[in-house]
Amino acid sequence: MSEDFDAAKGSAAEMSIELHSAARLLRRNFDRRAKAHGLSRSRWQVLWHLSREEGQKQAELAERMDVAPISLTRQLDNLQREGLVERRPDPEDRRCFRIYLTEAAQPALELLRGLAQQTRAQALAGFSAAEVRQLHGLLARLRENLTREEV
Amino acid sequence: MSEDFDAAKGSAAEMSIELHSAARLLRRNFDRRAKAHGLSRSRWQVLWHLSREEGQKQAELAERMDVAPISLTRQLDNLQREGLVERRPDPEDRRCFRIYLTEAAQPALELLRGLAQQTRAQALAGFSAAEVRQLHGLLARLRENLTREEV
DNA sequence: CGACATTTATAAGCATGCTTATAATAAGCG
DNA sequence: CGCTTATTATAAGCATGCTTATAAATGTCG
Repeated sequence: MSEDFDAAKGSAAEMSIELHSAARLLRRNFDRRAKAHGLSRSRWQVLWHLSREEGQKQAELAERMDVAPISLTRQLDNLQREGLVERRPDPEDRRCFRIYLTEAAQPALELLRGLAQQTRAQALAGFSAAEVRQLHGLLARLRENLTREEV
Repeated sequence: MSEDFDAAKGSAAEMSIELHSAARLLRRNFDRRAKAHGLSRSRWQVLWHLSREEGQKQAELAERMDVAPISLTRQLDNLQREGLVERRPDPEDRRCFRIYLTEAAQPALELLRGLAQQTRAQALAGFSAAEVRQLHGLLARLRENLTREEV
């Protein structure tokens, strides 16, 4: 374990940079495709998360998106102004809203799912299904490690 | 190949989100550690890339960092103001500057290398050396795919 | 040489995310 | 009940990165 650790020790910086580079390139690629349609990756992520479960509170949704609640607020402001989402008051807690998709969001979601598919196809070109699963699993564990609060 | 592709098709969105989440968590984790010292991850990345090769032109450095040249400009402005880097005029091309680290950058680099090591240790806790290499390799291939211009 | 294109760095303005601070409501507890 | 604390959403302001536009220097080619 300590041996393994030392073995890869030199790549502390590389790993961080590699991951960030990959994320940045992914975002750029997707945004380039989405720009023509006026929707960005960040806003699409909100819709996508909502499509998995509507009616969440903003705080819950932010938690699942690994984003600060305030960051979500502005995205929702914009999406609501464009009629893609609704904020409905919670009947039991007057502090919070429940977030729902509107009908208008469905075509946008469909479109953006297609763009995501294209970006993914390019990003993972030449990857076997096993390798995709591997990457997915490794990233999930990495996230898990970083989500835990302990320093 | 088409079979492999279909096999993982459902995770087009998940993969993108997984990767971005991981990158964001990594940045947050590092920044939390670095905040006390007044240096952020982005600025440290500039120093780190420079430490591998000084005297690059801004355009070259930006290219290697997968960042737009203009994004680097502001980082260099700040780092220069704090005396961590120098812009020296290129004797053969009056358009460009060559970027160098100053003496003052060394302790900062040393410190930040340590912080990166801590973040990495937490992020990769429980990973074997083989898994770290795997992740590294997969990310490198992903970046390679996205760097190619073809749509 | 001289007009046009390319490259290098920068400026302006936008999008996104964060920290810190506020207001309203809810919950806990004497 | 009344006071204190926690939670929910938001506001203000900063950091970072991008697209598009500009200025200066260089390269290209008639």
